Amino acid sequence: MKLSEARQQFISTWGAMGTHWGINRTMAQVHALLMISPDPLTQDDIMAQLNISRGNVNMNIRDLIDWGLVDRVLIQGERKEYFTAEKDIWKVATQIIKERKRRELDPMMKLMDQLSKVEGDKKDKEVKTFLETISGIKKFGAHADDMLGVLVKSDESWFLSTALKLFK
Amino acid sequence: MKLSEARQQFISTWGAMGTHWGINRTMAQVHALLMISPDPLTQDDIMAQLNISRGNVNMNIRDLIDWGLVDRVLIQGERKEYFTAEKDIWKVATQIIKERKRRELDPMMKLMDQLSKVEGDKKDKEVKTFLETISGIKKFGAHADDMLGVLVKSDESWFLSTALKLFK
DNA sequence: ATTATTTTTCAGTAATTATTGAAAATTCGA
DNA sequence: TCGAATTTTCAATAATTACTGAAAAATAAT
Repeated sequence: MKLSEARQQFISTWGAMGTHWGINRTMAQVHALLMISPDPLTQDDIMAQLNISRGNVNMNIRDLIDWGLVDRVLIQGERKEYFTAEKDIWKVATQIIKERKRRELDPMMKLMDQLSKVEGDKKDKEVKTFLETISGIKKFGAHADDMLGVLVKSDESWFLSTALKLFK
Repeated sequence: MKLSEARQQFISTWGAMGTHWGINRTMAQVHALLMISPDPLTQDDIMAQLNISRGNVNMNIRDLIDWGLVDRVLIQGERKEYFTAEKDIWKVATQIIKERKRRELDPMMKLMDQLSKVEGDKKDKEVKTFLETISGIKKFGAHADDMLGVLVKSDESWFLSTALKLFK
């Protein structure tokens, strides 16, 4: 398999994977492209390589920067902005986990706290089942929060060696 | 807050959360409804409670069954089918992890194996960066696979107590 | 075997989400 | 300060994804 073909395959699959994870296809493709690009790229490079419009590149790059997955790079004596992606997949993963926790887990847990204040007789099975579900989610969320916190703070080699020693 | 209002809130938020995770809103809502319902429901119950069509209920229920999150229940002397969801959130989570691993991680790793056979000079920086990215993903995937395997096989109390002891 | 009930399918349509491209804003060199 | 280069915005449109509802298929009671 030729490099150009392999790159296409990778970009396209990474994009499809994104859609299964609530990430838009193009954003995942831009990320994929930057991950396999040795040097930083401009918006025009990305437009050309992925065949997408300037506006599209711009918006998705901005989102990727918000997610902390892509950085602007200033190149000496160049007017244009260049972009580059973190290539260490462990860092990519922990960054995504950190963001998703902040954007999704934290607000969800806040809501669960509110919902657990629902009024009504706890002997009523409707109320009981509701409260049990909410409380299960709260407990689960608290544990997940703890574990993800440690995961994100630790570095790869420590985490994997310790965890795997334990789990094997 | 009244139970009816809290239920609505929960269903709606669980649905919105689904969309952030590549799950369609309605499927997540049906799941939410079943989780907080003490007794099994029929397709008509779900249609009524979520205001959606029969076809929609049918398709999403089927998907939920495929994911192993919902079961058909036969009720003595009833013609209609009833449906119920697993209410233990730990089991829900491990089931989802198991399925996503099978559907997404496994095929992705198979592809990485293929892509790592790309031809070309490893001194070429395009080739080099590509191969490094692929190999990073492969290593990461293998570790994730091991850990998720243990997570799924273990039961909640064992996993959480062991993991938290280690990580705190 | 006939009929009533229930489930499933799927073509058509609706709703949502993503993309374009051109205009506006910004940036920076001269 | 002006003007060219570059980035950003966003209304219009395209593409995708989800939903409906009625017809077909399946199921089971009589």
